[in-house]
Amino acid sequence: MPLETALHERRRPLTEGELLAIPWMRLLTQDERERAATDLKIAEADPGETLCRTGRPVTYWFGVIDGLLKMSTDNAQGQTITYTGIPPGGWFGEGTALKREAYRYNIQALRKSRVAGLHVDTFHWLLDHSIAFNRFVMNQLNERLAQFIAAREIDRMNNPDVRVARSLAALFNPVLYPGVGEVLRITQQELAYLVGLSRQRVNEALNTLQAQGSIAVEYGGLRVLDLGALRTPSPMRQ
DNA sequence: TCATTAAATTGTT
DNA sequence: AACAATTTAATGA
Repeated sequence: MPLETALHERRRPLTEGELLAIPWMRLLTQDERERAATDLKIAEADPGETLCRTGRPVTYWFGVIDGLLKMSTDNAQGQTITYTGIPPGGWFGEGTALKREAYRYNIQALRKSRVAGLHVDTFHWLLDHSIAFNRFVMNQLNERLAQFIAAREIDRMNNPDVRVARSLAALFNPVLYPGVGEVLRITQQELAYLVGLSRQRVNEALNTLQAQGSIAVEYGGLRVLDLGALRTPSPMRQ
């Protein structure tokens, strides 16, 4: 079932804790927060499920409560290009929501995820009423621009260890993904899909990074020990 | 709550 | 790609 449908069907309100975990919620006044909270809807997405597709009209501004999503497009040759992963705390689609255009990318769940949707009309209402919300969106756009510029650099690197490091640094971005925290819940298989390497190679890279002390590999997740080292990895031998 | 079993994830070739 | 080893989740008394 498409998420858009699922969102309409499940109108259950969010718990207090879930509301506070949403990064922009605490920036709003009581009135604004109540209005946003009433409109907000959550849905579960199963692995592989598509949440929104290129060309479909924008009805919601999406945020990840829990889980992991993948942003991608299919080019003319029919191959899929993955742009980025979206971990908990990440909100996306504000660019297209602003212009009320159609989605320019596909969003798929890499694993079972809980996703929140704010209706575009409410999104615009918040833009019209809250300066703090405007600041949040502006900051969000700016931060993502920086990330996509960094992504171009990552693409030109041939060293897999560095690629994995940089991709991880992006996922641990505290501004874009405040829900991640110290530990990123991601399997090595999921990371392999995002980075575009084999699981074996990702496994090898993770162990190298662990040996360097920038991360700790855990079962079903990764702990960041030195975000700076991930962003600018020291040159490696060979 | 604990022990057993199934499933998921990781490490290695 | 396949396999073994390890960790977690699920089940049921």
